[in-house]
Amino acid sequence: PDSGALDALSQEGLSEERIQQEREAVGSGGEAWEGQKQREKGSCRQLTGSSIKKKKKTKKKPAAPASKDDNNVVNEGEEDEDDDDNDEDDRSGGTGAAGERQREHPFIVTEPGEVARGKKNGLDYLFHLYDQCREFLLQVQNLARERGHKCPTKVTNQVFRYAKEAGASYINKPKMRHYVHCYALHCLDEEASNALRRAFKEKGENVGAWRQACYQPLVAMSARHGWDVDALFNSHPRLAIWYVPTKLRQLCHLSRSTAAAAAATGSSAHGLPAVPYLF
Amino acid sequence: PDSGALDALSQEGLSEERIQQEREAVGSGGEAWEGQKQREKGSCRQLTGSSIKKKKKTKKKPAAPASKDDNNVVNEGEEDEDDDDNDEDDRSGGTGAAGERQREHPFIVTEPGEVARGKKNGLDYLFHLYDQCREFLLQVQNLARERGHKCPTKVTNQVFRYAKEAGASYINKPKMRHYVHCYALHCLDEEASNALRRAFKEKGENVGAWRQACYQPLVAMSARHGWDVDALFNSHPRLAIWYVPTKLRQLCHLSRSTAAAAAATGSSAHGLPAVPYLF
DNA sequence: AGAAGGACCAGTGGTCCGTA
DNA sequence: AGAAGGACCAGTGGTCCGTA
Repeated sequence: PDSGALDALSQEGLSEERIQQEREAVGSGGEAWEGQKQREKGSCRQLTGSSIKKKKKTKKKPAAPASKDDNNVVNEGEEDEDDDDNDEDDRSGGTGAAGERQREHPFIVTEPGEVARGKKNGLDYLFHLYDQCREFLLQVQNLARERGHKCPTKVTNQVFRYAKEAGASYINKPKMRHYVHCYALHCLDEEASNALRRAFKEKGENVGAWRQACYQPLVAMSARHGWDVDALFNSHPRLAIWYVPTKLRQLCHLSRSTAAAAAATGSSAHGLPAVPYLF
Repeated sequence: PDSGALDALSQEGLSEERIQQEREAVGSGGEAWEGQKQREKGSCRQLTGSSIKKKKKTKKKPAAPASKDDNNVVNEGEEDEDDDDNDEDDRSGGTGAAGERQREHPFIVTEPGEVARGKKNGLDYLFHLYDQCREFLLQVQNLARERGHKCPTKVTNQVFRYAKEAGASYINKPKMRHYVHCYALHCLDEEASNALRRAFKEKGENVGAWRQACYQPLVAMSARHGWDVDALFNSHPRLAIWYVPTKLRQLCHLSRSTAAAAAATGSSAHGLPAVPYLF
């Protein structure tokens, strides 16, 4: 009694046509983000036509001798110069002509609203990437629901793959995972996040140092959530779609243990857990 | 600023001692379930001492010539006959002496409360296995929280591994996944589930036929949840820890499409979605 | 034949480390 | 040196199919 319609349905096999559909469903990526945050000039189009804004070509250095990685480079021959800006050199990512640079510019510590100069990207752009991933997740979720597939609640490999297929080649898993906790602070306490950015910029610290410094305020916040980082992440809708980074989870756990030990010894003189030597 | 305590913590390396702890943390399994459901005579002990009730030995057939599978057989030499029952032959699972039978008795369709006779297991026992898995999950969750690891919300491979380490060798993933939707019906509409069991027993149907028949009422229920099976599963706490089976998800999806098509054609004469030919 | 479950497999979460 | 990300790897979800 299980055959017929049911079995046919089990073999839905739409692997390839599906990818093409998806490819057409999403709009342009980081390229569109020229430093002017909040403009939202159409990044991440919703499930409509096939008008993907393709990257413009630039004339950067021809780079290393044609290596094995060259097949990573996007080189579809689409040209449209209808855009509002021709300043190639200080754009966020910048994909070049045939077989050229693929890496994004490194991040530098910028103040809120500040546009990074030179071949650098600023932190507003970094956080924008997280919002873009969220858009991609929403689209993946919509497709999954339409098709009766299981529906991801987090930014999974599938979402990163989808982003890449949609042309957002500047989004990748290692990068996004690396800075999740920085984005978390930005979501959960924008004031504190902004202050930290200003302080680290002023001190001339590099991105790595700023990134490290983002842990501490989050551990303190988790303490106020009973050291439950998962609950903390879930308390913010844009953050809840990201996996809690292992290191942050460990720090919160260690902080809890330490606070408990201190409380047992009676050595805690303050109201809030004081484990500053961890940082 | 990231070294010291933090790095030490990254290397927690407690892989082996951990397994031993876990092994001691859980009580006996299906063996304890002799047909008398609801007695709860101590199956699944909580995180206390090391008093695991080991299986008693029986004298079954020496089975096939020592094959490659023989290393699957539980043969720890522990003997304790302090139990309340010596009826070896109609117990639920029954693990034998050194290198003997390993498979559980097959299920038969039983009425609620009915004990299976002969080398068979009844459906109350089947559902009891799901409750046992839930206990194992709860223990895995507690351990994860204590250790600051990420905490599973579903019955994962880790939980099945834990159950096996705890001596519940009669629990395995393929079996549990196979009957999840039957358990779902039992949770969500015990009356309907009981009626179905009685009907299929009376008709002399086998387990496979009963299992197939469990889909339809669930699809109907999902329709009342807007065909959202995930929501349906999540509406019941004991069910929410189980992944929605692929086939049930597909059936609900197909049912929705069919109902939508029927509605568009105006061909639906009844209030509820009628796609009986699917079954 | 009907059924239980070992064992496999494609794709995951996680992040290292060769690269620029 | 500091940083971006290809690519690897252990363990996952899912279930087939050799077994009894």
